[in-house]
Order: sequence, then structure tokens, then C-alpha cells
Amino acid sequence: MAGRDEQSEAGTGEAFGGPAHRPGRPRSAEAGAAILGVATDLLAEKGLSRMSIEEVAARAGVGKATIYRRWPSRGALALDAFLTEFQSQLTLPHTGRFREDLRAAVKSWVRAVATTRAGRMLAGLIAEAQRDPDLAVAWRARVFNPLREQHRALVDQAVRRGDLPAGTDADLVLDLVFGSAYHRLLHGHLPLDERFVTQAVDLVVDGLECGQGRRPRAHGPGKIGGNAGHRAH
Amino acid sequence: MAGRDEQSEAGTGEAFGGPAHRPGRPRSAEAGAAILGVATDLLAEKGLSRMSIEEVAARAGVGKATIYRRWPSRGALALDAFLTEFQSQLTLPHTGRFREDLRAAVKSWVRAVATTRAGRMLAGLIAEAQRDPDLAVAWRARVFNPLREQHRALVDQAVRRGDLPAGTDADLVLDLVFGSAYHRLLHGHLPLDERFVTQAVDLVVDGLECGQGRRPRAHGPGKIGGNAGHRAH
Amino acid sequence: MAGRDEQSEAGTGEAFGGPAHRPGRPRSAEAGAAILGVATDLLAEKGLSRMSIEEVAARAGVGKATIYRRWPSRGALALDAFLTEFQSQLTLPHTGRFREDLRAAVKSWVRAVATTRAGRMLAGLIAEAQRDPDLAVAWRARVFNPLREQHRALVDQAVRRGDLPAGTDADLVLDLVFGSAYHRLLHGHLPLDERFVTQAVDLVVDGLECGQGRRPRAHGPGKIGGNAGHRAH
Amino acid sequence: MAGRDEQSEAGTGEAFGGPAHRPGRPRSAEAGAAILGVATDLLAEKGLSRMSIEEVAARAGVGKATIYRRWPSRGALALDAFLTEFQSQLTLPHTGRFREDLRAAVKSWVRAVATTRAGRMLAGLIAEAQRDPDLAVAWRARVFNPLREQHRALVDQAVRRGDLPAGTDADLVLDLVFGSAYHRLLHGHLPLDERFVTQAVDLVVDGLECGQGRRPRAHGPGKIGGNAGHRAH
DNA sequence: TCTTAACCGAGACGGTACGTCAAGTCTTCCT
DNA sequence: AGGAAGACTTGACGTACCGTCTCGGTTAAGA
Repeated sequence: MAGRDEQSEAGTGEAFGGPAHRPGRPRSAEAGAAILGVATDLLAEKGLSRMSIEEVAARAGVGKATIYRRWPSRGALALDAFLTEFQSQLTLPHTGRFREDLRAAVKSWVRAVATTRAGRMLAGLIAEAQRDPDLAVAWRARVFNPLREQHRALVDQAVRRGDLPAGTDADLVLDLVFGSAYHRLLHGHLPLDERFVTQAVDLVVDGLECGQGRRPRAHGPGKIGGNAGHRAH
Repeated sequence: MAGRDEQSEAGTGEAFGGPAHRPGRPRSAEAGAAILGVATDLLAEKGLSRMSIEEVAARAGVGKATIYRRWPSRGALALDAFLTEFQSQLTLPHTGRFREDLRAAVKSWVRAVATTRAGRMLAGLIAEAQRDPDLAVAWRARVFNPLREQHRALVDQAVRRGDLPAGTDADLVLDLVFGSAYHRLLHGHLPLDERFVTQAVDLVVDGLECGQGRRPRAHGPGKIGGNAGHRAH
Repeated sequence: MAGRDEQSEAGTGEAFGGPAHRPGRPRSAEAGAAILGVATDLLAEKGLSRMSIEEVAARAGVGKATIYRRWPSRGALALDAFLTEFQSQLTLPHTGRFREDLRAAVKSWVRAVATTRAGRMLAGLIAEAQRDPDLAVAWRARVFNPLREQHRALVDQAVRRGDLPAGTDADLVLDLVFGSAYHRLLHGHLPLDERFVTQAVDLVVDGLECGQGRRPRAHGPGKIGGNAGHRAH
Repeated sequence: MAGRDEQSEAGTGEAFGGPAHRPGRPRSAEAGAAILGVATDLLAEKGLSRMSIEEVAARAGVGKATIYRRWPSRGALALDAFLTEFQSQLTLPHTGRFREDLRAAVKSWVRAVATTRAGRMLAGLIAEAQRDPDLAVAWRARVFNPLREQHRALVDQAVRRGDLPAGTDADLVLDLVFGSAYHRLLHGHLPLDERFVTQAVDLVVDGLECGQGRRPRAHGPGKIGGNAGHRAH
């Protein structure tokens, strides 16, 4: 795994019944905060690939072992640093109109990655996850999937309201919209701005709205007949 | 820069007038081929991040300097190895119907990255490009942009034929379709298969076809009139 | 210093009048015994240089601080472990004939270091004492000097009996005999066995017995006359 | 093994027929000299146990790998540094009189270890050899045995001349004399000076000279009858 | 034919960072 | 206050590669 280690203060199990201290000297909160802070700075400064555990330790005034005791790898540390920066920046609005909600959600994400140092961290994390399977797992579990669930709820609500056709493939929609945003982030070939978000969301929502009826979005072989109408234009 | 070095056999300057050899012993073609071959194997075997110049040199029976003389970095070498594998696998059909052409183009790309070792290489290259700006430049110049030009031609032709509304933003379309495919490649959260391609292309093309009149896809306001005829279907 | 610490159970003050506890929880006798036992095992198993306080603590089920509270260094602990093993193995016979007594004393020492795990410990301690001056002091105070006093008594008695010439330098004799034994222990170039002991002792005693009249063994020239009477036996 | 590595310049095999270059860049003589020099300084300054490869590399302006490429361990490096210092300081005189020759040889050794930084190095090396079997082997092969052969020759010549009885056990003699000197070096309980050397040599040579005839120095059980004569003086 | 210039393999060079280990100290709760 | 536990800072370990360099030795073109 690539997240925090066992003695994490983010514990979930100690629900009630007291502080549940482990034996031994507790981990130093200062040390942890200093490490995360320095890691965040270094990440923004030179990118994950140029951030070394050695330098984090030196700048944080901490031994390397103190870092390795808490995070199993550079990537895991970076993931925590990223979350600290990133999570506070996202807003998930719910106006009741799908097009606006999706626009707002994507814009919020884009603003977070394009205008703060989180973007640089994010690209580095995705790169690191290509080489570190543990980090990839942690990434999906702690960042990707939670966000996707929130976004998927947007789609599902729209379907329930009747704004979108039944059978709409939420993953397809989200991969199109967010995938294209990641694309611009990673390749930098074109600007990742609000105009792009508006256009992308509109195009996809248009496709959903008028493509319905004609074609089942999910499985089934029945797309042949549905395509008939297409031929018209 | 991250491409081949000056004394490249892909030279452009020897336009006419003969072989234009430099003085000195010419570069060994065997060495170059051996290096590329070993690099390809290693890339497929363990990924770019685990491939070291040291090991390439050792396996190819070549001195490290011979590699550095030809490629400026690990990424540049990997880029060449990737192109050797990748380029032969793409087909760019032109049936005349945009939806089919785009589907075929994306499927060809997906097949190349999802069913061969090129996919692994590709993910590694994108990761490496996040840390190596020279490689990022070379990547765009030698892989990304050429392919995009070909695909953009598909869109432009469709617009010219009237299959798509004038003012269609080709980059937006391509970022949506290919961006979502890259997304699944890099995060691995869902399968990157032909069904996904079909659905993604259909959704985007639907959006293009019916979203048109309502909203200008491109900048200026003057497009509204031009789009009028489209509104018919 | 490198011996036991202040609150030693070898205390002298609790002579009468009760347990004379210091404030606070008294030291656990089990802990001390467990530490010494584990240390002895580890010493025999892998040598002093490969014995770590960390492992002693873990195997003894004891906190590291509990060890450091009682012994100031790894060497001091090893010294105690060595003494526990070693001291019971020595016998100091007194037959009244110097040659036999010295032979027996050296053989007893040789047997202890050559046939038990004490030998390995001893070599390790001498090595450690080269780097740790505190241990060197403790070593001399608790092992080397006490033993030397016993052996010196042998020589002194022989001189008093007239078996050896007056003015015999006991330290010289003992350094020759025991020094050569340590030599074989530390360098391992030749066997350290009873035959060697016999030959060494005989050669040195021969030298003492017949070298006398010709040369003063100890300081100053004034001893010549004094030694005259010795020649009688 | 703990001596120099394979590509040693001390080669013996290239007797004639040229320089016998290995492929690749030759090792830098400056680097080697700098390393040895710094190692010698550090050894004298703080002892082998406090000398770290890290610091040698830093002070010599050399990468750690350059040291590890040439010496397999800290001990092996220290051994070479010791030899550089030590070997030039020994003189092996041959006057023809055994007592004087042995005295001179031991005094030369004592002077080298007691008055120069070689002594500190020597004690550290012997300590290190207790924990590193490879170093122990190298120590015996490169220092101990060569010196012993020279000294044994002294004894053997004396026997051939008739100065010493046939059957004299040279190893026994040398272990007594040098063993006692090492003893004082390692334990520091008494001064290691020229007076000590004179006394020790004289005592041992006396023992050899007058113990003869009465007792075979080698093997044989026949020492009982031989002891009869003892009572005579 | 002889230079010359750039290539070739090999491998050493000074470095950086790795991840691990143990040192000796400190901090917590419990007995 | 002692004890078990275990986190703390420190510093060194030996390894892996980096990108550069220096060898002896090829291989053509051009003088």
C-alpha cells in the first residue's frame, strides 16, 4: 500500500471507547506536519520527480527514518501532500440542473489544478503511479474513486430526475469530460481553461440529450436499428 | 532537445550532392539497431522507469557513450523505440463517413496501445515527459502533433463535406475522444476496448450533430447565420 | 566508566536494617538476568561486533532504556556477560613448585578460552576495548588486573621460596607467557593448546633459572651481589 | 579477500611482454594516492573504528564507489594504509649473533609501533580482524606471515650456526617475544619500550641456551629424564 | 599511403539518492 | 521511579545509475 502507515491518526476504528493509545512514544505531530509542509513546497518547487526523501528530511529537520516510518515511498508522501493542498479547493455544487452542475464540478477541478500548485503535483503523481503499482492503487482509492463517486452521483441524480436518458453510462460521460481535461493537463498542447470546460461539457451533454432514444447507451446489440436514423443526415 | 542527434541518418541536409559524409569513422548501423532493439525489449519488460542506460548498453554489447552520442536521454531513446513499434500499427482509413472514420481511427489507436507492448511504453513516455521538458517537446513534435494533424484532417474534411457544422472545434472533439482513451490507459480504472471507443465516438458525434444551432462552437458570434442550414436535422 | 551502574545489586549499603529501597520501583531482577543471558548467547552466537543492543532488548523482552540504565555501553554489557561465563572456569592451583603452578594456571586459562565460548567473547572484548577507552579501563580493572595479581602472587611466592632469583620481573614473565597465549588467540596462526603452554612455560622458566647470575633482571646494577646467594640452589 | 582488487598495479604476471592493459579507462593513480593518504591521516587521527568510508571519500574528493571499486572493506583499505606507513620503518639486521639480531628486530618493530602512528593503526587492524574474517586472512597473508618468515630465518640461521640447539621451535620463540610485545601494545598495562624488549629477548634466549639438551623443544615425550639435570644447578 | 577525425568497447570517474540499520535519547502509559 | 514500547535524530552503510571521461583500437575520407 502507499498511503499512511498503520499508526495513522486518521484512524477510523477507534470510534468510541477512548484514545486507544499504542504503547511507546507517540509519533510527533510536529514532525509529521513539517514533513508534509516541506514535501508540499518541494513538490511545487521542482516537481515530484526532483523531490528526494533526502532533501525533505534535511529541510524538515527530520531523520530519513522518520519519513520512511510513516510513508512507504516518495509517491505515498506526495499523495498526502497533494491531498492536503487539493481537497480544500474542490466544491461540489448541486443546482439541480445537470449541465450547470457538471460545468461547475469540472470548473472547480480545473481551477484547482490549473491555478494552484496542485496541478503540478497531480501530473507528477500520475507519472509516478505509472511506475509504482502501490501508488496507483492508493491513488485510485484515495483520490480518483472518491471524486468519481461524487461526480457519478451528479449523473445518477440527473437520470433519476429525467434530465438524462435512462441507461446513461456515467463512467463514459465522466471519462470524456475529465479525461479531456487530464489530457490537456498532461500534454499541455492547449489551454486548460473555463472556456474549454464549457465547450466540452456542452458537447457531451448535447450528445446525451439528443442521442437518447436512438441508441442504447449500455450494452445490448440493438444498435443496428437505432443507427438507421443516423443515416438520414 | 530529445530526438536523434546531429549525425542522424534521418538527416535533412544532404539534399543533393552525394552522401555528405563527415570525416571520421561513420556510426555503426549494427550498434544503433542493437540499442533500439534492446531498449524496446527492456521497455516492454520492465517499463521506462526501470530501464537504465547502463543495462541497455550491457545487453546491447555497446559502450554507454555510444548511446549518449546518439540520444540525449533515456526518454529520447525510449521515444525512438516507441515509434519503431507504434507507427507501423496505425491505420488511417477514409471511408467518407465521419463517424465511421473517427471510430476506425480511435480503434486503431486503442488496438495499438491496448494489445501490444506499445501501451506500456506510451504510459511510461508520458510519465517521463512530465519530468523532462525536452522529451515533452520531442513527444509533441514527433508523436502527438503528427497524429493530431491526421485526425484533425478527418474533422476538417467532415466539416467541408457538411457532415459536421462549420465552426466545429476539431481540437475539442479530439481531446474528448482521445483524452478519454488516454485517461483509461493511464488510470486503468476501466477497460479500454472497442465498445468504449464506439460509445465515446457516438456520444461526441451525436453532440456535434445536434448541439450545433444552439451554441456557437467557436469564438465569434458571426457563425450563427452560417449554421442556420444545419438546424434542419 | 564501563562497569555496572550505581543502583547495582552488588550494593554495600544494605548491610543491615532492611531492604533500604530507593524511592520508586526497584529494578527487576528478572530483567537483569534476562539481559545478561541473552547477551551471553548472542556473544557466543555472532560475536560482540555483531551483537546489537537492539537485538538484546528484543530477545530479552526488555526496553532498550532498561539496558542503558544498567550498562553504559555494549562493551560494558559484554564484559559482564563474559565474566559470568569466564570466572567460574578458572582454577588457581598451588602445588608449591613454580613450574607446575604456572603451567597449571596458564593451562586453566587456555582451556577456558580455547574450549568454551568465552574465547570468542574475549577476543571481541579486546577488540572493542581498542575503540572504547572506558571499556579498556573496566577491562583492566575487572579482568586483567585481578587475574594478574593472582598470577603475580605465584611468581612472588616462588621468589620468596627461592625457586626463582630475587629481582625476577613478574610482569615480564607473565607478559611473555600470557602474551604469547593471547597472541595465538587473536591471530589464530597456530594452535593454542596444552603442548604450547608447556613449551612456553618451560622455556621461560628455564630462562629465569639459568639466566640469573649473568644479568640483572631488574633495574639498576646493584642487584648483582644480592643475587649471588641464589646461585646456591 | 581483503586486499587490493583485481586491477591492481602491483601485478606480478606482466613480467615481460608489455603493459598488459585491461580494456577501459585505467584507474586513476591520483585517486588511489589521495584515498590512501586520507585514510592514513584519519586512521592516525581517530582510529580505524572511527574512520568511515564516507569521510575518506569526502576528504579525498572522491566518490565512494571509487573506494569500493578498489578495496572491499574499510579494513582492507586500512591494511593498505598501514603497510604504506609501516613497511618502510622496519629494518632487519644480520650481525651474526642471534641475541643481538633478535633484539634489533624486535626493537625495530617496537619502535615502529610505539613511536609512530602505525601503532594505533595496528591495534585497530587487529581489532577489526576479529570481526572480519576476510581481513584476518589478508592480515596474515600480507603482514603477519611475511614478517614471521623473516624472523624465522633469523632463528633458523642461528640453529644452523649452532648458536641455538637443534630442534628449537622458532614459532614458539617468536610467539613469546612478539606476543608479549603485542600484549603490551593492545592492553597498555605497561610500557612497550626498548628495556622491555631487551629483557624479554634475553630471558627467552637464556631459556633456549641453557634449556637445551635437557628437553627436546619439539614433540617427543622424552622430557622426564631430561628434567633430572635441572636439579644440578 | 598516410593522416586525421570520429567512431567503437570498456570501464573508471565524481556524484546523488536510495532504503536500511543501529546508535543513544526521549516520551508516553502502566505497575 | 522503574519498566516496556517505540518514536526521535543522527550518521554510516553498501548499491545503483547518472552523465562524463579516458583508454587502446577501428574505419573511412581526404591529403
